[in-house]
Amino acid sequence: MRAPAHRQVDSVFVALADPTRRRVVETLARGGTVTASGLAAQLPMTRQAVAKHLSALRGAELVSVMRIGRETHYKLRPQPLDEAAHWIQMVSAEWDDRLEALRRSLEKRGSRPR
Amino acid sequence: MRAPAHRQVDSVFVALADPTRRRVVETLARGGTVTASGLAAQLPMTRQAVAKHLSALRGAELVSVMRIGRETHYKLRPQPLDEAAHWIQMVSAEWDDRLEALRRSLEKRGSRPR
DNA sequence: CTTAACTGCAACCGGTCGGTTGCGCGACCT
DNA sequence: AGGTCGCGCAACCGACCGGTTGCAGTTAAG
Repeated sequence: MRAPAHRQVDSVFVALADPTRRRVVETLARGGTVTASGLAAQLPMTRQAVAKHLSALRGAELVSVMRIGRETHYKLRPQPLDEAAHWIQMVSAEWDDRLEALRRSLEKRGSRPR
Repeated sequence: MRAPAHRQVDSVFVALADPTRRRVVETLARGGTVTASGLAAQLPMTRQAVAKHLSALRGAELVSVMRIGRETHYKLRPQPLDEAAHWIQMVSAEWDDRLEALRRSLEKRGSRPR
């Protein structure tokens, strides 16, 4: 069912690796939708540059596209974010388990009276 | 205070954007420490390539370095992972708040009779 | 002491990335 | 109708990235 999770987490992390893209995601999380031209007016770059970033976010399925007349509106689609968070949570959990096991083994050892 | 969180989250996401680096982090979460040569023996690349990746992880402060004799051991340092997870959680939370506000406004409107 | 193991540093190479410019097309407005 | 607004596509450019090779330095082992 959701076997291709690993393929997806890669594109998500790659998408989030760019500060501009993260800023767009932050904006999208607060507001509703955004167009390439509208964003470019607020950012120090060209409309096409923004369009490329939005295309990358779309590639990671982090945004959904909705064309209205001659405007293309982008909306946040936060599900892939959860997958990235899930990866981090998995790694952290394994680390914590490891620490816990170490702590228990030390405790056992310490309780053994020489 | 932890003001420089924004500067740090960038290097963390950049570090996690590479699949090899994520794989190393996963390994490090399970095991204890790792050396560049030891990792290179398990990966389809040169020792120096692995060393570069480890250096990148070190730049993101995702690993701590400990030199023992002629070997350099790398250990996971999961704190920056929490910062990345925190960023995602923040974005998701704002999105959820937005949805909740929309839901409430719709409900209010719908509950108003006539 | 000589040799082998493990490392770091620097140079180099092809490919991708972020950004720009330029063009053409559809949609909206008088 | 004609003009212009927003968009997508393609080409181009400099910079960075992932990877390699080669070399020099330090530590362990013979």
